[in-house]
Amino acid sequence: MLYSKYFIPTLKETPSDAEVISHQLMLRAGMIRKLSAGIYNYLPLGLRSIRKFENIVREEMNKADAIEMLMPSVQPAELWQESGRWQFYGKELLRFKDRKDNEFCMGPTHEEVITDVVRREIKSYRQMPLNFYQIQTKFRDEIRPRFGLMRGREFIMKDAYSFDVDSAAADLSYEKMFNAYVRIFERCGLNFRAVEADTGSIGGSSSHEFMVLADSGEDAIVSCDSCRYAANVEKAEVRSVKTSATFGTGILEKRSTPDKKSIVDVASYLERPVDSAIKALVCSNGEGAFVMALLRGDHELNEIKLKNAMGWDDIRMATDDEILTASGAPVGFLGPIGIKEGLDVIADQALNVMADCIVGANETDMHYVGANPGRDFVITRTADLRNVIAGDNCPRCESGRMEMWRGIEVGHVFKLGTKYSEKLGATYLDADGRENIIFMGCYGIGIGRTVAASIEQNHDENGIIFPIPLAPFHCSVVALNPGKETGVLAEAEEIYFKLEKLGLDVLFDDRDERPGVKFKDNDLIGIPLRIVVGSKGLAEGKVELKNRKTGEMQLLPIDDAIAAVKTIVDKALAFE
RNA sequence: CGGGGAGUAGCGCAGUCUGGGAGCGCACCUGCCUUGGGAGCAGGGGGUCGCAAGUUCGAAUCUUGUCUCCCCGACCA
Repeated sequence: MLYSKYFIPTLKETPSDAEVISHQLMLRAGMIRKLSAGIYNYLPLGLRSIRKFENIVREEMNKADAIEMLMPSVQPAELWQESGRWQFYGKELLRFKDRKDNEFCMGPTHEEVITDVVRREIKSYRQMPLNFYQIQTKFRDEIRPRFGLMRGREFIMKDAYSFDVDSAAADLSYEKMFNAYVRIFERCGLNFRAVEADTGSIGGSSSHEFMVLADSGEDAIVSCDSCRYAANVEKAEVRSVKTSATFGTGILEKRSTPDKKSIVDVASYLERPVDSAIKALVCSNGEGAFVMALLRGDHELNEIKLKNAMGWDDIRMATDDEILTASGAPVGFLGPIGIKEGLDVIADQALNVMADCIVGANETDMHYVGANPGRDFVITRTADLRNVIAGDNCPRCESGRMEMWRGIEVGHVFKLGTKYSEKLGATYLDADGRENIIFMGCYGIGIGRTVAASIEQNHDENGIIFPIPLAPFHCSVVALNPGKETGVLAEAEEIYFKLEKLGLDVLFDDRDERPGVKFKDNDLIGIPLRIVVGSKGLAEGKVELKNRKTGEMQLLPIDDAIAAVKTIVDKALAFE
């Protein structure tokens, strides 16, 4: 590609509305431009990277026996009403009507559509296992789109759907996809973790998220430093705590704690450690049900765990008014002793071994000390309710400790079971001629988000440092002063042709610009390898090869430089 | 949806408090000059000051309404 005939509108200054580094750099490098909130144009350079990643995904999906197809982005409401998600999905689903007043939506995902295809076409156990995938533009009307391609409303996604005769067969399909995902992200040279995850609104029995590690990531994840256990903090289990056999010996005593509402303030005022205090929180399912959750003072409530423990569809913190009505106590001094009848008390398992604790006394400016669970108050139920914190013991192995990371969710695999096939009536006949429900799995990869995540993980103060498999071009050839030094331009062009002939993607910077401008642009757009052709080097038959990532620079004879580029690229692309 | 901030040239911003000339840097165009890390000089083009109504002799500036965007939160494969 000739730079002078291509289109790479780079920016010197950072647009003010870009917050994270990948968003800033993608704008500056001329990869994307915003059209509207969460909606972007993919400019030529950005599209090249996206296509590179799509093709890696495509290769690995094909290798894993998934079959490519393409579904519509506009979907009829009837299908969503059948699955029940027309109601459930909420405002994130962009709905509209056609000229005949029929209702449609922009597809945020395609479980309904693919299940409709399968229920029409698949009749026999002989036709499975089956896995369809597509790479397609989705639309989700996010409450708050942000971070450029990281959380857009319109975005490109690879989604795959597996269909199996039973749960065991579905597990195999799931494993196949899981392994394909590992290969995909390894091939891109990304630092990532596969973690256990909550299934959220998609539903199903279990799932893993693929997280690219980055400080700017929106998700907190934990992993064991000893075994393979890793999970999203939303889901991460805390090692179970056995109940201690004896109570504490403290005497229950009411103390005045004027204006001390936070756990930290109360504990320090009473001169006791924070981890001897119990915090009480009231949550609601939004439909009139309330529960009081008890946690050790230094622990944090995991709302998803509480929601799942209660079997609720939704959860939120109760408002001050609701707390007063439900518990009869003022916020800041809540406790389980003498709580209003009918309000269930669920405790985190950490309370199993707590003794002589501080608890709220349910009246303004008062707390108890010396309180003991079981002796001084009743706990309806105990469960794992708190967020894992760094340094916790691993729930799976004996010696491991938990480490915390931040991650960008680039892929998610779900075991769906029969949730959709049952609602939409996707069935098959088994060998005995009996009708059975098909078992499904679904598997997503955010294409644009992965490219953004790779930039988040690979950049420096000069710009992007693309891993070779995702780079829009493998290599650039920069001709210095092509306007004057015609010999330079001709020689550079020769090198460019030779590299292209070797099957490499080459950007030939033939622009009549000053060298500094070219170097800055080449660095900014992240081309991994750069050959500089100048008259001085050429006098000795040499050119300069620079590695964007390492900064390493070598003066080499022309053919050696070409061979070196070929070797480096081949090595980076090889995977087995 | 709650809280905060911002809309002035393609980008980054000043001007708004205290009403009267629409400006600066970068980018762009022309010429000269320069050529190994975003050069220099000279000249030039480009903006209904988000939109609408109001106050005023006069509004980027004051008032009201409205739209959009960004940040924090809630929410979310």
